[in-house]
Amino acid sequence: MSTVPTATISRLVTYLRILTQLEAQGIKKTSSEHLADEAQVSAFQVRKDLAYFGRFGTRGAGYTVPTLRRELRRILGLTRSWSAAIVGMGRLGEAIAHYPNFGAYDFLLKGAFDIDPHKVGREVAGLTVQHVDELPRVVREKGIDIGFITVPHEAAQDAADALVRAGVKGILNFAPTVIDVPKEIHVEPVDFLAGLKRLSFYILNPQLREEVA
Amino acid sequence: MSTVPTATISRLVTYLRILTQLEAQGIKKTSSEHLADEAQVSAFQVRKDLAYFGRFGTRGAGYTVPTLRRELRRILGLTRSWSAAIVGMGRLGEAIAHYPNFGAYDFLLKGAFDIDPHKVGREVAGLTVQHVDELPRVVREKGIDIGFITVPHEAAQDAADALVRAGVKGILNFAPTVIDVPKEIHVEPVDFLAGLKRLSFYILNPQLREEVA
DNA sequence: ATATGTGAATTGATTCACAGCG
DNA sequence: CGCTGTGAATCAATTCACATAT
Repeated sequence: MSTVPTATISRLVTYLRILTQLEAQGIKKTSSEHLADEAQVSAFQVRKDLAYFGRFGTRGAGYTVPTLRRELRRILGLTRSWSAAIVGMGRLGEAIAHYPNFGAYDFLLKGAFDIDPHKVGREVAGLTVQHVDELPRVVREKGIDIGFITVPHEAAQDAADALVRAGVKGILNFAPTVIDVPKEIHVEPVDFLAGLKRLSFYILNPQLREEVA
Repeated sequence: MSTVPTATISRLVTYLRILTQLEAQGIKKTSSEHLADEAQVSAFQVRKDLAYFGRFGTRGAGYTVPTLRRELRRILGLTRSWSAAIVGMGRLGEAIAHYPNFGAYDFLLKGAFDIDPHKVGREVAGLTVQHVDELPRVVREKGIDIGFITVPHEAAQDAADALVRAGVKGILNFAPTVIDVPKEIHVEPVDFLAGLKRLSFYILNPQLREEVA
């Protein structure tokens, strides 16, 4: 268990999603082969990914949906709830803030911030937009763990600096920017422009494609 | 050049972004080391990534910013323009449709679609929302290459099927869903909920982190 | 009988060290 | 002399094959 591939974590998230659907459909049993089909990976891969964390199945029988789902939620840290704040209340920030069922995933949006005085004071998704200067206080008082960056490219590093100073533990970065943060802060990029450019490449070079992250 | 790692393509996109900034700042020369710093990778990695596609530098001197930028745009297929259509005109779809400077990247949004009759007919970002049934005609008439899926999870596979039937060549999938498409169609996932869950894992297991995709 | 769990083999990606060129 | 370009070496991830458990 000393080192787990990043790709494994991404796939665990996918398996969890599939198990959640299966559970909602009332299906009780599954197998590495079924999960592999749904996740578009090999059954070997599913078993190896799970093996990094333990043994969750029954030989000859497969996996019990609720059990495996519970284990994956525990592994991914989704049995507790996480508090988040969003920096950048333009259209993208608003869309993210309104994302339905945030709470259903145990992510609680507890703060919305911007530097633009015209945006400060507005109501968005039940939150009053505050100035970024308030970030350290709000992060402390509300116990915010995660920051979302939804500002334009030029402002992304400043937003990251502000979030790090305020004390968040991780950042979900929607800006098309490689941000520089202390190594103990984890950053997950969510960069749709980059995805669009990769798409351009792969449409023109279909033969050079193996697998998608 | 027979096979190029997916991660290389992602990094080329990053290098291009950095070069674009350098060019905007009027900087004419750079080096693998400088690019590596900005992109948070090693200089070896930069040179190896470029080597998959040719030789773009001058030994002893480094790279010429405008030249390397032009070459990367060519490699990634960004010297032509791409036409896109978006399926799902909820908040996320609207936010994406309004994304500033879409055109600046030579991506042209030429159609907006939904199945909800209440949304059909509305104006969004200069486009009239059309029913998904119109997709095949519009894709054909407007020469649309790329489809964006911004519908909820439950509708994602149907949206993908509609886009594939209409004849798009690639899909940018914002839904939290592994969609099933013919293998010649490339799909790029842009899944922020998955990013959020990975973040949860890495905040709880900081020791298990190596690199971020 | 059947499907998991896992060491070994293979494949792929990154790092290295230095040859090659300006 | 400096920095790129690249084969060789290392390191990591995936695939395989089968022993193992029910």
